[in-house]
Amino acid sequence: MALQFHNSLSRQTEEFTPLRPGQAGLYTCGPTVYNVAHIGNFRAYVFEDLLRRTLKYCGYQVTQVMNLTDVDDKTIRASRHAGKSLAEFTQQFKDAFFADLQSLRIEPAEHYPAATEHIAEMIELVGRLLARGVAYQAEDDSVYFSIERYPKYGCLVNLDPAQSRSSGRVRHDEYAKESVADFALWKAHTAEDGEVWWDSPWGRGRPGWHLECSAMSMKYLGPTFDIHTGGVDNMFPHHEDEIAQSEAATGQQFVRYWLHCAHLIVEGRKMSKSEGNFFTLRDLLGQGFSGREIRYVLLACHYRQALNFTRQSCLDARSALQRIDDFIARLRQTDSAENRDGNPSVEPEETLCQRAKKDFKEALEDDLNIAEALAALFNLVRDGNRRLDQRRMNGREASDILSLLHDFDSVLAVLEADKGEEVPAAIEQLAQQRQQARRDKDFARADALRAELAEQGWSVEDTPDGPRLKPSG
RNA sequence: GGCGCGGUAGCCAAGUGGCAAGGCAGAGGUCUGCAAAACCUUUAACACCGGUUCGAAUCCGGUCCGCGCCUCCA
Repeated sequence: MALQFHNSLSRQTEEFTPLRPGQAGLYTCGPTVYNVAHIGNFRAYVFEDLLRRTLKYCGYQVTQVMNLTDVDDKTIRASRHAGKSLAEFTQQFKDAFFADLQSLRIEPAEHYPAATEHIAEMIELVGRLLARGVAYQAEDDSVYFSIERYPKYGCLVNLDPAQSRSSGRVRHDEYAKESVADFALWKAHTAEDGEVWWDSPWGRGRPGWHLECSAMSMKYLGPTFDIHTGGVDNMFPHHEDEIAQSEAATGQQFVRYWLHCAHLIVEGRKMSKSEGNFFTLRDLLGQGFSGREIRYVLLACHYRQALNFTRQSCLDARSALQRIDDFIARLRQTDSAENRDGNPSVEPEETLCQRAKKDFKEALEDDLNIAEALAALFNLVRDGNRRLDQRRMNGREASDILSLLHDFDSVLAVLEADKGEEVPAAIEQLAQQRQQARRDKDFARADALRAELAEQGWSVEDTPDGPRLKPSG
């Protein structure tokens, strides 16, 4: 089966054929660095990570670009409020963002261009749009893109202005524009911008928000590239405007496949600060959830489906991961055992592994059908456990399954425990003392040691393979 | 009002014309100094009403319910 994606542009699932064979150019809308990103933001970044890893899994060489929006209304307003320079203010949130990406095991992109470092490219793009006659400088000195002079406007979201109703978000201070629908390419400097401005042929000012994505994506990926992603809320106006200004400037198709992920809601309601259901990744880590548990929750829901993020879903993820962890531990035990060549299974494990791998890959190729991919993984876990129970697996077979799980994990990145989940040496020692007491049939001492472990926040479980320690609570 | 998405077991969630995946929770069993865990097995579902078809969760029409967007929110 060939790799296929649901293209927002055509609203159909299409086979993915890259511009250059074997290579995939990917532009993923990144954060506006005016605060710490919330869990809804990370839903999008985890989706993009799954996309990136799937492309690589399917043999593509990926060039991913993720922008950092470090100049816009919000960053300027917030930095002035904080009494810091724009650069100093945004830096802390850039740092926080990259730390969070690491917690969620999101693979780094090839490029993280910041808007403030690409002002020249944006100015150049505005110049081309003016030269082409689709932009104009208004009385307020700002430069706007004219929707009227670009007939193709609206190809992504299919909006009929006559039928539209204002959502109340339209700003009423933009009288300078020829038409309400026109959007800013270059915003003339105002008092509220403070120290933030750059010189341009149209005077001091700063770039409009949409412009950075066009300028930077084309710089790193070329005038036409394969895939552009973002949240559904970015389809309009952001992506619509990107298409307009990019294609008007180059006369070429901008993006070939648009992929948009649905929103995340929390406990069934839209996440918002006023509802009190607003979470950052740090909040969740502080509640005792690990990065990979959160990653699993964000990953396990198909990207075009609204994700209902709940405390229960985090606990479910923990249990599901525990099931895989336990299976891996059993396989390692078998792999390291002496029966490397003994006890062959009745049927060759090739069948088991081959089927799992085929199901897993085909699921991902089908527009990132993660639910099917995880089903393939869990079927392997169940079938493998059954064989282990029946003593129908030798070390070589266990080793093959471990390799396959490792292969799956190049896409999922949830199978290895986080560092914080490791057991401290002192706790390990107590558990071993208890194990010795059990061997000596000194159960009173064993129970006392168990109580002591509990006091230190660890529970101990006696499995056929020896004691297992888990943080309690 | 316009554009779009969705309603599958207690919960989450695949499947889009032919015996309804998977995860969590529940139940039974195995194992076990005790406890717990783990593993195996297993219960249970297609919003409603019509239509097309040999056959519909899947296609078509309608109804009800929920959600998103409609100018700078992933």
